Amino acid sequence: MALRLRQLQAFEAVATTGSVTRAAASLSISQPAVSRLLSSFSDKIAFDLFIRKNGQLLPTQEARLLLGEVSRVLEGLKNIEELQHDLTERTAGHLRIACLPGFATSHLPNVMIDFLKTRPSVTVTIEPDRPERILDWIIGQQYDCGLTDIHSHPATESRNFQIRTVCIFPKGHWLGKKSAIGPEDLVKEKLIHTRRDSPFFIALNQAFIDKGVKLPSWIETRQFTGACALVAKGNGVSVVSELDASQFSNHDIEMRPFLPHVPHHLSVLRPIATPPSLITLEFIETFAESLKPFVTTD
Amino acid sequence: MALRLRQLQAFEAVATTGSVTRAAASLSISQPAVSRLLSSFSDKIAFDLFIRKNGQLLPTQEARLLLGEVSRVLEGLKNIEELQHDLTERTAGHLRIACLPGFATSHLPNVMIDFLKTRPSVTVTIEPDRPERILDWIIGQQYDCGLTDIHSHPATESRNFQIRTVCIFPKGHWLGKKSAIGPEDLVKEKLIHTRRDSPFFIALNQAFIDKGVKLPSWIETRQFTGACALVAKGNGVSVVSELDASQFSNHDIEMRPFLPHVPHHLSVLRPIATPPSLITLEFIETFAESLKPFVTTD
DNA sequence: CTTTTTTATAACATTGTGTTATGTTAAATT
DNA sequence: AATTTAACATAACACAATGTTATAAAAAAG
Repeated sequence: MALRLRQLQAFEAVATTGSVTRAAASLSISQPAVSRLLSSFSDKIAFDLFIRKNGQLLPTQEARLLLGEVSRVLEGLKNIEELQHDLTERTAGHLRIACLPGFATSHLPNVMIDFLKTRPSVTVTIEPDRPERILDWIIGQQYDCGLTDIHSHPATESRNFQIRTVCIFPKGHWLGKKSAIGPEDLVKEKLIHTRRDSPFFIALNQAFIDKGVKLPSWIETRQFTGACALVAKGNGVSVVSELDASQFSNHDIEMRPFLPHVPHHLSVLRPIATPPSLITLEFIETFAESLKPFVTTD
Repeated sequence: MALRLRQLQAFEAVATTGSVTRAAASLSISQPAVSRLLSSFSDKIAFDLFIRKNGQLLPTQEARLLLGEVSRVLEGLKNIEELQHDLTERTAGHLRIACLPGFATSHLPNVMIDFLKTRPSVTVTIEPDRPERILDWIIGQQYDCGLTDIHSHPATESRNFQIRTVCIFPKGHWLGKKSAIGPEDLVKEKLIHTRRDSPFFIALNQAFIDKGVKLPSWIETRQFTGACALVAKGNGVSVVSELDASQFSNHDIEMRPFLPHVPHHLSVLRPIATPPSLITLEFIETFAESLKPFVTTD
């Protein structure tokens, strides 16, 4: 006959309340039920658990020794119930997110704050890194999801988004007079852009080539946020995702649509080898929702 | 519906074995039993526990989070079973012993070592103190048992012993020629003895008075062990319990029976207010057994 | 010594936990 | 592609655990 949970609970209740009747009340069951649980527990172990002492049930020394262990187990059980509740309410869990450095400082924090507001027990790890390493991390299942440039890999499931891009320039710049900006408008400007080997630069450069003008390269930066910061300082113009541009809208920059449209592709990746946790799925959903205002269907 | 222990066990077994069938085998129950335990557990919580992955059941991230807690609880449960077993086998528990300082350094350690050898989980507190305080401690239930001079008190249950006493003297002393020693043999000696108000001194003194000789008082010491040590240093003789004398038998002392016999009374006390733990009773029994070679039935 | 409170026991209903038999589904084999 | 096989789920049942109420016994209180 194995140890029964109920017996332990009854034992603890009697020990703490000092009476079978009160123990029954604290467990919200009838007194005979506790009486029998206790006696069956007492049968199993070979020593007495309690002695009567002026109307109180006092645990014997052996019982006191057991009590410590028993309480610890019951405490752990309560923890399980709490955790299980948190898990079903999707308020607990841990999210490990790998992302491009640009996200870590602009859009992601805003999304995260809203996401965590309704999930007080959720903890998050955000690791910014280069796109290649993010892919590696996702494949290696080091992270639950990755926010990165467009990628596709058999070991990952990706959800892709096309983000609208805009031309940004310092407040008061002559480009402000135009309602939309094209490559030919920028030939005399100093253009801040991403790395020449990045997919977005290649696509943007193609737009200039298509118009028969040369892309006026000035500064090369890894991230859109870097470009935004430089533009805000008052020098040069850039074409960046509207997502990043909007983060800087309260700074000294203005934005106009860039035509032809050169969308910025980004992906939310997750490992395909292990099933995603609900919290991960929920986060991806939340994140996708947050991108909606910036997504183009071109 | 509360968490059931069996469900947790099934959950852990499935998680560790990666299959319902193997889990059933590890729990020594049928496969359908595990199947139902798992599904009932799955019903209770609102998320999936496992997903099939090339023939293996992989825990979801939520399940992995739960698993840690669950294992800890089951581990604790195993501890309880072990402890309970140890307690029923009297190999666990805690003993608080108050004793005269003499015991703490001579006889008691030897008894204790043997006692603990077969009871690996038993812990012991030994507190040496004066007889009066030992009685107080026992009455106040600060200790499980006390080893002290003869006492009787309504709040204690005492087990009394009469210990044989012997005359001890330095090796090579002329008393060694005699096979037994009486008061009249000691009139020219320097006697080391216990306090004048101690019951043993009073009884010993009476033996001298009965023979019409004066007790040759030299040094007064609180304990027999102190007397033994002094005699071993080469000066004086003493009449001490054979128990203490035998502890010094490897030193430079010799012993002879002292006649008339003046037994040393000692008691093992325990509080009567609380029931003794089984380990306490066992210890008292063991201790009584250890005294047998030294007990007289006079 | 009675009265009251507390605990134990009895009889029974419900639920949990085990069984075997059998159906389903997915992978492996022919 | 059809068949076999292995793993799992489901069904039907037995029995033990756990709850109930009613009532007796024992302790504590007056």
